[in-house]
Amino acid sequence: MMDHPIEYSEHTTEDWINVQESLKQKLILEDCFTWTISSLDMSSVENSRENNLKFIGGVDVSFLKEDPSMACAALVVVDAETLDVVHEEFDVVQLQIPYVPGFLAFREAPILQGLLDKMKQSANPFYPQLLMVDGNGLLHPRGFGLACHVGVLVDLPVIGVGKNLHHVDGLTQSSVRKLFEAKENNGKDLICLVGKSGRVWGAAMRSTHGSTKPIYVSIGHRISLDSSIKIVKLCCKFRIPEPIRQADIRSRIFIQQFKGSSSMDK
DNA sequence: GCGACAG
DNA sequence: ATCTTGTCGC
Repeated sequence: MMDHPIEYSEHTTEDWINVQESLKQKLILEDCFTWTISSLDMSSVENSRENNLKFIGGVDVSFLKEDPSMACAALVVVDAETLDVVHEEFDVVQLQIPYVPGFLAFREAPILQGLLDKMKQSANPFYPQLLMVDGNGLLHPRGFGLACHVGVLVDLPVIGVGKNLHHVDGLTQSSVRKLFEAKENNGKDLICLVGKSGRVWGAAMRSTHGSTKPIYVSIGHRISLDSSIKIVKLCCKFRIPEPIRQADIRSRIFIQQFKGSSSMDK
């Protein structure tokens, strides 16, 4: 009777894989949007300004050290040109699902989807045209990380940005580091992540001048890797692109204040 | 068998 | 993810 202690998680993991494979059928790996990027299309004609990308969303989730199941999700929207925050949205909930490598979306996607839905259903004028997610997209054991998962659920163009590499297809932090140091890549700040299978999983990017530690960019949904890279570069005042950085900062502040206020009114 | 393993 | 202050440098 004690011989199958992980039976439950084996079954849910199996189910989760099926869900990932199913949602993956809807994944779009090319540019699929109507807007343009003003900073790049200098050849624009008169009427192109209203078609420019205006609002970029960023999402992140923070936790309480005292209770790691308490999570605060933040969705911030920044002006694509100035990178100023024009809108913020929060939600604090108890997460029941644990973090399992390769299955992050089952823990974080529901609360993120909720924030997007809230803005959409209220017809908020700042509803983002593009979303940046704190986590990988294609760069994932089954090619369907959090950024893909959220992208399919909310049907928005999404870019995945990881702060650490999820080792896949022979790619490791040290192999990436070696590539950056290799002289054939003399001083490049962008390296294509090609696995031993030959598949392209994303790109490692030194997003600011002084930075040694790269960020990992991959397709989430409805956008190509090339476009993803261009947009991420436009958003990097610091190592972490501004939409995600602001979501990270603000979600931490929010959950701290939530902690304080909820214990005060006891 | 052992280690690795986004957040 | 989170624990954590000051500190070294541009």
